[in-house]
Amino acid sequence: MTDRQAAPNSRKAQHIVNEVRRRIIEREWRQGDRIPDEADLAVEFDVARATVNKALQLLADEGLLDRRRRAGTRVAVDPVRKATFTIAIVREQVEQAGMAYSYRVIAQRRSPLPADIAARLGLPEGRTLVHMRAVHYGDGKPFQLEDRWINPHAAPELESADFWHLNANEWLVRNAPYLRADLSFSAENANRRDARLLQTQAGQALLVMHRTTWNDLGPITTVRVAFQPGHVVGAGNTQSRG
Amino acid sequence: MTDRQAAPNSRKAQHIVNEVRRRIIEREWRQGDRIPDEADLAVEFDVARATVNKALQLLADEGLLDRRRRAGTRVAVDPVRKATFTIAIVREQVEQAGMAYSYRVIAQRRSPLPADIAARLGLPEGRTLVHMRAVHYGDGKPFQLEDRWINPHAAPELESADFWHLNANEWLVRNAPYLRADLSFSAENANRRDARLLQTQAGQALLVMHRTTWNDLGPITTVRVAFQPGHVVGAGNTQSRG
DNA sequence: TGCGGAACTATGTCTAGACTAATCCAAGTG
DNA sequence: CACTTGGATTAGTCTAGACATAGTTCCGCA
Repeated sequence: MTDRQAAPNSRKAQHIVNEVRRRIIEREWRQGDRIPDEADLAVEFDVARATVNKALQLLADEGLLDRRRRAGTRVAVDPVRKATFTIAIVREQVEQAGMAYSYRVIAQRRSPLPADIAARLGLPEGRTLVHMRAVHYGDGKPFQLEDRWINPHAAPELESADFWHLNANEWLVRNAPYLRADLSFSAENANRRDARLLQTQAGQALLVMHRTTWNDLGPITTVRVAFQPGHVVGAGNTQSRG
Repeated sequence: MTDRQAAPNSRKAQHIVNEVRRRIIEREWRQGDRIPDEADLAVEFDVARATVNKALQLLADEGLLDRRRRAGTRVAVDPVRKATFTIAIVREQVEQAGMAYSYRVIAQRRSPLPADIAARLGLPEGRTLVHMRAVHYGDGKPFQLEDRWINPHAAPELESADFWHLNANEWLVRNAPYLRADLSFSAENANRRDARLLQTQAGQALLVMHRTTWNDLGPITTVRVAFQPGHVVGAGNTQSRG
């Protein structure tokens, strides 16, 4: 009964992860220290080496450990600060905040690519793509402003889609799986249009997100999202599975 | 000879990851479709089930697949958009840009916690912590401004008497391992002090990062980093090991 | 008809053993 | 002394088989 091994089967790897993390946090193993090799730990925890391997790989992915063949595993000197964050679908985000979601397309037309957007997409300037601007609202108040370019060549079914009535955001998520994505954040002073559409004043600092996706046929879409003033995006810990 | 299995041993799981991803991108398997179960795929790829399991778990972590016991694996309807970004150490970031790094501590002293910071840390308002402000420079130009609060109680092994004389940065290095971290981005108009220290004008939109870390003893530190105007932080794809 | 439980099935996790591959290290060579 | 070569060590990956667990489905009973 004193034996509260907690998880007799299932979850041994997680137990090892926790225990190793504890030893690092509590300085039993200090930064730069070599830790016992997989075989030793397997004996200590009474598990198969593969289980130890799984646990340590997870910690290495998190940046807590440095692993090298022959050299062994050591506690990372500069624990890399990683964070993962998930981009929620706007509607869910708004509804989760208990607000009523609505969406308005401001403009949609085919236009030649300006230079800066062309550079993002890696397409020649002047090429004609679909350009649309839309605002997402929560309880009638502007939540975010979206300025998007879509490349129909990368999404064949797109020609038939009518973004005046469909939410482009959601259509793309569901119908255009991507292979690679670029994402970045920056801050910009609201220009006149931003200010008007977000119902704020020109000059207001806005958090801006740029996102571009590609599949095997080329760039799919690039979007500039300007959030309402004061918006905060948060990222969680670097926890994968577990 | 037509057999260009590429990776005869080592890397079979990765091969499966790539192949499954390809089938999804090319719509062989569409959103919501049930895909063959692990046993079948193991036969198809001529590997052990554990190998298929590893591959599919990775894709599920990325959000491309939804897996449930008994119900099987299906292509996610709303591929979750995840991104991981790594916060580089400032010095490395600056030097990688080919600039000379320097660093100046503007102020370091003990101060009572203001309400907003106390809330971040989960400590009572008015508690005395170490407060420091510093600027990081690249080639003499301000790169980022750092406003940090440090909780010495999170480092038990340090005599509190010693602590007050320690360089705060050094202290942080010694206390790097943390259990949990919070990270967020927002945009703020530069106030007078921001503007002065970053050599820009008040009102300029600044990208601001807040970061707080905890270990088992409580909050370690919280920091507000204001980046130079125009700074962009980028996040990579959701690729784990590969 | 409705409900509880039994049977089933696909994934989750682990094991013991094998082989591979990256390195570090030391010994030998020019 | 620098360079090459071979051996030893440690992580990386895979396999075949086993059992655990969570859902689904369906059947019998009230």
